[in-house]
Amino acid sequence: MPELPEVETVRLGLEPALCGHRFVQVVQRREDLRFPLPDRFTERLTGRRVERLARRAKYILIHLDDGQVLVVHLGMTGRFSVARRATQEVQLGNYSSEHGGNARHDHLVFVMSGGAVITYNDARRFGYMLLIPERDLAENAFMRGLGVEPLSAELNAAYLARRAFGKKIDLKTLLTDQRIVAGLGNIYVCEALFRAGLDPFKPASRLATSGGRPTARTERLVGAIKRVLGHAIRAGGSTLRDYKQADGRAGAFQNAFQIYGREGAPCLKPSCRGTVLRKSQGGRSTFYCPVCQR
DNA sequence: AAGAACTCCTGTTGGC
DNA sequence: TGCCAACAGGAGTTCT
Repeated sequence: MPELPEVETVRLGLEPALCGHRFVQVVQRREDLRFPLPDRFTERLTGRRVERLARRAKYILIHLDDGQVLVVHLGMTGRFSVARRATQEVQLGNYSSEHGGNARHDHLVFVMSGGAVITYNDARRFGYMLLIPERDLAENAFMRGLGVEPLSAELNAAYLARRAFGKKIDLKTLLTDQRIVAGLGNIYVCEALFRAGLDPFKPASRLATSGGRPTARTERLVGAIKRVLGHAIRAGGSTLRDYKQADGRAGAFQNAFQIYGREGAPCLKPSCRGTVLRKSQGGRSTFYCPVCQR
């Protein structure tokens, strides 16, 4: 799925199409994505005006004028594409030429008062949408347990040391756990660990001293996480296979990967002679340099 | 109760 | 070319 930088890029792409505009028409092509879509979904959205778009972890939060929030998670393959209403007829007949996806996976279409036609396509349907009152957001089952935002001041070495203290799980598993740091996924954890020179397979407890205090490597890791996410957002995210920005353009950060997807290639650390390895960890690929990640 | 394994679904890729 | 297995950016649920 889109990780935090991709979700943030999608949010930014949707903003001009949605903000200040009303849902004129909502077409729902199936009952469920990963979970059933909200009851009376199209009725409840139609006529509502979008006040603002926010993001929490990998969720896009679309705040409506009736106090409800449309919460969207893109799963692995969810994507939005934005077109103008003038092209709607063409679109309805031939989406695939518009966004490169298969039209059979166009599950929702939102027609906005400002003229935008927004299509949600999701081949694997791991994505989901909720429509809940804003006041219930914090206690919602999906939001409740989320950890800190990695780009906020809440992610710092002291926090990470505290959460890692005594944990036997490996470093990479800790970082992809949304309850600890919310928004990281496989790619950016690989990248951050490489940049910080840390071994993904070592126990998470190494981020804390015996007294639960942060160490130099904890500081390094926090810095690497923030830098890699910031850089990726500025590049418009990474495009591997499914992810696209809302305007259909590819992101550019995949060109800045230093470790992800580079199995067999030489390590990019200036003085390192290592070769990038790929190992399965928790059922997904971890890319790392066994020489400089210790 | 932490941690591992399994699960949802479809598409793409690489090996033979 | 065809077929099949492995893999894909997530994460909730179930198990041990």
